[in-house]
Amino acid sequence: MRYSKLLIPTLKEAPAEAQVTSHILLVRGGFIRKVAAGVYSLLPLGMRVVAKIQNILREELGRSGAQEVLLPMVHPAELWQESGRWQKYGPELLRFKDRKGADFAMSPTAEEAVCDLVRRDVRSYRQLPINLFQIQDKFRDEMRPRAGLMRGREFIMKDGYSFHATEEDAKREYKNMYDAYVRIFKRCGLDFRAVEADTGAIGGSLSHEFQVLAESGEDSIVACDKCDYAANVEKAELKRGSMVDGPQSTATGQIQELHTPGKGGIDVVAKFLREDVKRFVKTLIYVADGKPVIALVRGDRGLNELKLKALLGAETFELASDTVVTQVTGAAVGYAGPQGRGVLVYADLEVAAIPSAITGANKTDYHVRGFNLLRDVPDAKVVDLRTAAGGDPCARCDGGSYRAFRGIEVGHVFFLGTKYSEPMKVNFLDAEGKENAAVMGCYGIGVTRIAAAAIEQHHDQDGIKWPVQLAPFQVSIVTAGKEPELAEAAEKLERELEARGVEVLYDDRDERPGAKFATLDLIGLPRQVLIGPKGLAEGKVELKDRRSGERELVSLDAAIDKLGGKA
RNA sequence: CGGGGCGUAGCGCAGCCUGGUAGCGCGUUCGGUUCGGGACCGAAAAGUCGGAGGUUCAAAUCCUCUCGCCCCGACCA
Repeated sequence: MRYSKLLIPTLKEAPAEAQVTSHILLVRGGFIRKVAAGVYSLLPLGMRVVAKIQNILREELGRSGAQEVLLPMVHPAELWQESGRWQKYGPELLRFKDRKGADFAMSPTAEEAVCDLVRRDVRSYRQLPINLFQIQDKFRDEMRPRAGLMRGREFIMKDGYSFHATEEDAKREYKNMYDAYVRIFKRCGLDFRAVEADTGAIGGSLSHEFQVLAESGEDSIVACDKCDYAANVEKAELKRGSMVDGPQSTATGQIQELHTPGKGGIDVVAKFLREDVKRFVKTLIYVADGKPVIALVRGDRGLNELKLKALLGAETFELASDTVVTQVTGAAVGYAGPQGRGVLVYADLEVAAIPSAITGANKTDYHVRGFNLLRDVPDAKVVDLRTAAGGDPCARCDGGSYRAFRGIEVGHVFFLGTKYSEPMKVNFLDAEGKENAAVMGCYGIGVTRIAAAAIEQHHDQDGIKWPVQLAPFQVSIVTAGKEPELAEAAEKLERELEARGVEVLYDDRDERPGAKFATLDLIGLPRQVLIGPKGLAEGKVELKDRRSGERELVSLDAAIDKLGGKA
């Protein structure tokens, strides 16, 4: 393929709106262009990368026995009303009316649609199990799309759904998909971890996320350095034992007020008072089913909202608004304390272990020193509330401890049970002639997000360093000079490699060599062939590996063999 | 949705405070020179200054409203 025939609008400067590496490089390299917030067009190079990912998905899923279908993107409201999600899903579900005024939604996920498909035609356990997947544009009206393809509103997703006669069989398939996902992400050249995860709004009881390790990731995960336990921090367990029965301190001093004008927030106050944040008690106010609740964690810790939510058994659960906080504490935000508020108080185990803590005074511009949980809030419920962090002992083994990572979620597998099949009446007759709801699993992969994640892991100052399997072309050819022999050699190489099934991009632009080198490094093709007059005089061309930077001089025929052999 | 920031040529930005001829770099077009790591010289095309309203003799600039975009948080998965 000739460079001059493709639309590859590269940019020297990064667009102002892009902050994240993958976003900048995708735009600069001419892979994508923005159309609206979180909505992008894929240009030829971007489309090629996506096609590579899709091919890997199709091959591996096919190998695992899943069948490809294509469900509609536009779903009638009735389907979502049937599952109850028309009410539950919230504004992230883009809704609209057709000309007759009937309600529809753009599909953010397709449990309803696939259930509707399967229930019509699957009647017997003899037709099960069945595993259907599709690769399709999805739309989620995110409050805050960001970082290009990492978190768009419209994005390409592979979503799969399996139906089973028994729970055992669904779990068998879960494992089957899990294994397929491992193969897929390996083939994509990604450094990833499968982690235990919360099941969130989709529901169900068993779930793993596939997280690509990258600093720019939105998720926090912990992984044991000794055993293979790894989990999203939302889900990560803390080791039972030490803290549960741990030290409950007795008070060592009286409460005394501290004047901390304009110093809201733990870090600011800690700095102001020159005290360790570990001696602080963080007071968080939540609203659970309409009633305020106070949650306490140590100053340096995060609250695991899922733990508290589960503990309360609350339907709705959210961080209180500033107005509610002010109401509850009688002070400005930043000065909340747990004392004497007549509100249910849940304290983390670690909070009970601090003999003399610093916390908010429930009085604007004041904190208190000498706070002791057991003395000062005797009816507080002391429980495990905090988020796991790096350095914590592993909950699943002896002697291991957690290491913390940032991750980009590129895949997610769920065991769903009958959460959707029951309300959607996906029923079948079993061997005894009894009607049962099918047991389901669902499996997602963010196709466009994989492209972004791959760049986050593989780039340098000059641009992208695509893993061969995802690269839009495997080989690029550049000539340095105007001599006709150079172009002849380049064309021969192009012809020979393409005949061997290698995807080649021959940069035939009338540009200076430096400009061509720079763009090819930017778009990140893994192998470059540089044909220059000096080398060619001796019948040699230069091979450059984009990822390692290694170069070698070989004959034209050797180049053909070398690059053509591993297509 | 809360907080912060930005909308001026395809892209990156200056001009706005202190109202008066719309400017720079990159890119693009034409001509010439150059040719192994984003060349140089010369000429040129290209902008409803996000939109609406207001103040004013006069608005990119001041005021009001509005739309869009980015970042942090919350939300979501």
